[in-house]
Amino acid sequence: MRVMPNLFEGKIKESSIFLNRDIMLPSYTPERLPFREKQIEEMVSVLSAAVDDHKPDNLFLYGKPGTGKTSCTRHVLNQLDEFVRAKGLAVKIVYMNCRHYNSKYKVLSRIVQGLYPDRDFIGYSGTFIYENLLKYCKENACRLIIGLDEIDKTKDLDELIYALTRANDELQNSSISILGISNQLMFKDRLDPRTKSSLCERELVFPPYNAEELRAILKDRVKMAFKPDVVEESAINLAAAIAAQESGDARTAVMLMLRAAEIAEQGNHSKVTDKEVKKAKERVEEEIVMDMICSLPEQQQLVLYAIARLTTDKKGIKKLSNEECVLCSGEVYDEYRKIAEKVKASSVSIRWFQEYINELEMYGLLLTTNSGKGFRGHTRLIKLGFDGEKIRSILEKHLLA
DNA sequence: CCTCCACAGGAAGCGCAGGAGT
DNA sequence: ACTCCTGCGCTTCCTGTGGAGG
Repeated sequence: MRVMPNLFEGKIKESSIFLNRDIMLPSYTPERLPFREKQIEEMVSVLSAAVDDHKPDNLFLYGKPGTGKTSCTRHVLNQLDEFVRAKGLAVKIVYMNCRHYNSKYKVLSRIVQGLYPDRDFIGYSGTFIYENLLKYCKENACRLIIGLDEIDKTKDLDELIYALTRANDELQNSSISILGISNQLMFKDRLDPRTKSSLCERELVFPPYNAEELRAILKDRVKMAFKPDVVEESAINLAAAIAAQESGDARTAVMLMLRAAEIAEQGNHSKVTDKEVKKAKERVEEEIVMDMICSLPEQQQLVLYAIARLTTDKKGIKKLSNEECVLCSGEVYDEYRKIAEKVKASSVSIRWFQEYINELEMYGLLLTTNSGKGFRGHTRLIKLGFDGEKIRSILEKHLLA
């Protein structure tokens, strides 16, 4: 009997372009953080109080996504941890993301769990957990530093901050400091004024990167992740320029380059050039649009589908004087009703249909203008924002499934 | 000029779900 | 466990608007 080859045989492929693909993934924490020297220095100067056996001020970091907040924090906290371990200092560090630990109870449990790794705190009351937090600080006379990433995701943040800052009143040779990180500057205004002033004893802004900085960051990563001379200089420049224009976000730039590299690999090209970056950008944009369409409520999908059908079937299309092809909202509503009936879905009133049109326009999926001369009465002229065939085919799969 | 058309969009209110308060 | 409240999605009703057509 012939032995079948294992299914995974031949799946280990030597990449022709990557040295280490992981370096291009969002989870990678870079060791060097260029253009953030000032922020790192500031963080170190605040936290160094702990090394000196004083309470560090609470520190609040904010800036848009991909501006290096998390990477810098991780880096600084790692360094601090390494340092205090080597010197045998009583400094404890707990870091977590509040997207997962999104309530006072969950955050406190996570902290205490980190302090007592051998014990299990599942199921105990909030008070018991809080008591244990205080007990640990008192017994170990330690400086506790709590890093809370995406702190704005915590539901009862006022109470959490209050509990943590009030703990300091009961502690003498020990303390608790908070290092909060947020993407949203505005969220501070939703807080209780007392919470705000205690959380934001010290603040640090992470501004977006400009194109020049993104270029340097990307170049650095590319050097580590790819084989030499695989990525062309101009491709790096283009990816940096696109990311700078869109968001000033290093993550976008790196993701774009990763996509471009994957496109090159699929096409068996040994080089990543402008062409791949451009293609990657298009593909990313298309994916965003398609994801958006798929996550729309069913009724809005039906409305969009009606518009896509009329557009691709060239039914009911009016040509404007400037050659633009548009649809009138009344006809779209009729078509929508017909389609809804066909797929046995309910349909909404014309008033609500208008709101759907507004919403779809807000998402950029539609473009509308008010009718002027040449149209009876007062109607809205509707046009698709993206390719009709693509929208139609994706919605057909989605709605008829 | 008046009336009609074809719609936009405001206001009020309804039914329901989920959360807060007790 | 219970009620009460609130927000959401939606319908119904209404008023406004501006060109077309007689």
